[in-house]
Amino acid sequence: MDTPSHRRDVRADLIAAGLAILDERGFEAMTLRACAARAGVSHAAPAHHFEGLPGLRAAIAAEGFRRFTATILEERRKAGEDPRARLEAICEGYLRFARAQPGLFNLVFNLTFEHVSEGEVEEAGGAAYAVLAETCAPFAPLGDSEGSTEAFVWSLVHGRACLELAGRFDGTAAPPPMATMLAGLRLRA
Amino acid sequence: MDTPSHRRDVRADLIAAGLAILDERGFEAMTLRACAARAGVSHAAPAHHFEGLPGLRAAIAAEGFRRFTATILEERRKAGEDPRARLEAICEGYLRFARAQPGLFNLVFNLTFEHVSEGEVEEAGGAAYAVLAETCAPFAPLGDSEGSTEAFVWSLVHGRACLELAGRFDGTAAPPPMATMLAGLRLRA
DNA sequence: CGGCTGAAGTTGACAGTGTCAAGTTGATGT
DNA sequence: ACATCAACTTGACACTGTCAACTTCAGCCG
Repeated sequence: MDTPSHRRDVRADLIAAGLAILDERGFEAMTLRACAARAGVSHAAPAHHFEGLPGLRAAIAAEGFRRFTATILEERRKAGEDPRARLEAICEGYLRFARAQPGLFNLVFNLTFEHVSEGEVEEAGGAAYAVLAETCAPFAPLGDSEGSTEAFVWSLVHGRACLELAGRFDGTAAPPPMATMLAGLRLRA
Repeated sequence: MDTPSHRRDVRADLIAAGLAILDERGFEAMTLRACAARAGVSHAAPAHHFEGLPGLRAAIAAEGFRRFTATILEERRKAGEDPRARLEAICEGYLRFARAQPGLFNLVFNLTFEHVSEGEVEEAGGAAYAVLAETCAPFAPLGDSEGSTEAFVWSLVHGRACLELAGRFDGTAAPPPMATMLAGLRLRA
């Protein structure tokens, strides 16, 4: 017997449903009605929790960001104390997250959320960015501007992930490992 | 009086319609029916030229790649003969293309085209990649593997473009200029 | 305890979408 | 003139997002 919908967290169930559908069937299959059906509610139930499909996507993106942040924190923890090893570890974690869950990855990193309050996404994104900034802190900035190292590393690993997911590296020389591409970074004096 | 549909190139008209809609109204507004209406044909006409919506998207992506290639060739030409200036010029052209036409940019670079023959997209993509590879040829490879420089540069500029378009740099330190991020590249001996 | 209120579901409808099937039209070849 | 074929058209169907109106249940107040 299904739990009556008023006795449970429908919002959380819809987000969980969206994550499952993204993982199993990809971005285009993640529709409002598919999420509602998977969560066991009517097609109009999401309207009470989200600002339409864009709102649901934003909520899923925020959750995805949180999961991503947990992933790269764990990778960094396992890498020990060497700053370069830690930075390489979060980059590898980034790539692994993208490969394991391409649909969620695109939702988290490549969609804009116009006309929707992005507070939750921005907050989750800020937490992920803080991890990156902390991990880059031991390195000298590029061109003497603060924040440049993390922008550089993030651009590099994100581009690497997107192009790979889209199959744009197919038929070209395989990109070198992240360690090689990061080799030019110098530690602070 | 409209040109009868049998007297003109419906395929090309549909692609042009798709490009216009992407530019004016964005990715989600670019539907089969919107393209057909804009091209002045019935909603089922595209089925005779493309393998459904994915096929139309792939054809538009191929055309977008060609336009992109023309853009960066022209930027490189204008930059003169200095290898570093030329590389920076195509990276700036990349960013400008992305900012000017985000919908087309995402279609060209970030979508996969499963279940659709990608020959045209791959061919067009190969031409763009060849320009990048030529422009990187004067630089020493990273970690001694051929093809590494262009993979590095492409990852960097593509990530930079995607994160900016998605608004993920908002609230963070602005990324440094491409010239700064590419400064670590060394010319071949 | 009964009534009221509000949150949060539901059902149903509508417009837009992608795709498919069947019919139509016009050009081409014999 | 007739047959054939390519390429369009019309119409239908299932799925989609969104909206409106209704229903249900929990909580509050008198």
